[in-house]
Amino acid sequence: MARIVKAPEKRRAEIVETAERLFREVGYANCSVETIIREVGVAKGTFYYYFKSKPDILEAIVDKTLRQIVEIAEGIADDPSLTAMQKMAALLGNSHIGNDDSLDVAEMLHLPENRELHELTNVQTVLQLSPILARIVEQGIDEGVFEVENPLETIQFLFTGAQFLTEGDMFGFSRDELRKRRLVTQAIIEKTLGAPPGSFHFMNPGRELEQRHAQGKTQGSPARGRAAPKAPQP
Amino acid sequence: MARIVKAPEKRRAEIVETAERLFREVGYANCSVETIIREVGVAKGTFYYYFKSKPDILEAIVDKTLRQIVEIAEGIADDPSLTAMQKMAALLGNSHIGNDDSLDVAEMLHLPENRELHELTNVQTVLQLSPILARIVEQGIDEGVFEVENPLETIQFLFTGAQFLTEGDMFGFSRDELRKRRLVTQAIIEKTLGAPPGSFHFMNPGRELEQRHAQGKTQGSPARGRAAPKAPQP
DNA sequence: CTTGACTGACTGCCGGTCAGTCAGTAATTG
DNA sequence: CAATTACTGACTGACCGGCAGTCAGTCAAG
Repeated sequence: MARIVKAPEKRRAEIVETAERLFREVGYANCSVETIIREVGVAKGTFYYYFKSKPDILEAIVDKTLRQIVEIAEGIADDPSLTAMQKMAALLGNSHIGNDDSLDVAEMLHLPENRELHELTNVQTVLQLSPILARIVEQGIDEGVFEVENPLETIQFLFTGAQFLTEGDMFGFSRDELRKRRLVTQAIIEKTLGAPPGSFHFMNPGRELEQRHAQGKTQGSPARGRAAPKAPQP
Repeated sequence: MARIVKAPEKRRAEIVETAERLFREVGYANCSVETIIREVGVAKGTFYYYFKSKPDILEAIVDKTLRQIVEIAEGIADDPSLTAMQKMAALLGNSHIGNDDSLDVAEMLHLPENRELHELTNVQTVLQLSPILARIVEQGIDEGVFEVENPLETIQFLFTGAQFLTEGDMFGFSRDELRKRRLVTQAIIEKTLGAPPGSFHFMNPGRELEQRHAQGKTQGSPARGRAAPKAPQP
């Protein structure tokens, strides 16, 4: 094949971007290294010249995505003109009017096949965003809107619950089940952070009025996927 | 090889048990179907006679484990002689004196390689145990020790946070970081369920005294694993 | 004789390796 | 300055070992 030499950063970026697209289109496990290099137009060896393994490029993709998110988050967290609540709204609100960047987190293709991508992203999101949110919480304590003992650990817990329960499709909830869980998540966050009830309404846009009406016992879906056959298939 | 015919249930159980042991010893991904059948002493075809795929047997293992846990949990939940708090202690307490069965959940080998096993187990544990815990919470509400709006969804959130944050080694926390997070988890649960502070002390045995001293800002570990190389390896 | 448990050679794919090739560039020389 | 050489780091692709999954066929038991 024609031998085309490019600047290493270009090549690397090329491969990462293609891989990211393909992973989201067909899933991580369903996308072989072969597929990636065919699409980029390089040899197998080139891939392994830039990445030490297939999981390695997955990590690179997650890192890249998270670097963008963390940057945005830090910009908001460091803004001295905003109150803690305003910062929370900016970071956790679903309504990013002009700024589509942070939507990427939620917008990841919800292929069930993308367990690997989702899990890694979830873990890293919690780990890297929590310190930033914790600082905002501390500002909120100073401002008198929050009251918590251990901001970092508390945020980590809340973030983990929210992220794994309602993002990434791990539990296979229906749209309605998700809606309800997001509502309850909001209530728990407010209670735990000692914030006024309803103050995190931005997490569930357009639902400010029904905060207290979310009663009744919805059943969670039972085990997802096909039931394990108890007897051998004849 | 000698052809030995066994009762299907026996065979199936044999394969499941061997696979379970091997998965815990060497990890799911590192254990090929070859390894399993060699250990059991059957042919490849026999494996695929009982299970349609490798993920399928993983699901069977998780199902089996969870059936045991759910059974125990239901036994406790249905016991009319216990208060809600006693049931909570029995289910969530780490001190299972004579009964080693439920230890299995926590005792799963903490191989980092066992992501697949851990994730599936975590999800199913939350999904299947939450309804049972929710019933206990409702009993607790009647008894006046709890106060919550949406027991099921609340429990699911709390359970998810606790399970994913502190079990399964996903975040790579150190022993100390884990200890602290378990303490905070306890506090959050109490606050969220409207239970008296310290009433869930059984979650952190031997630490009843330091409930309020867990101050100071521990840093979470940064991104786990090797840093993604920004430049190619020369 | 029928059925259902069981066999194991075989297929196809995939992640990963490596010895070697080639492009671009710096150093050397006429 | 142009031509030649030496060098290095980007790049290649045939190849390897291993693995999940298939299937035509064998055998035991009722």
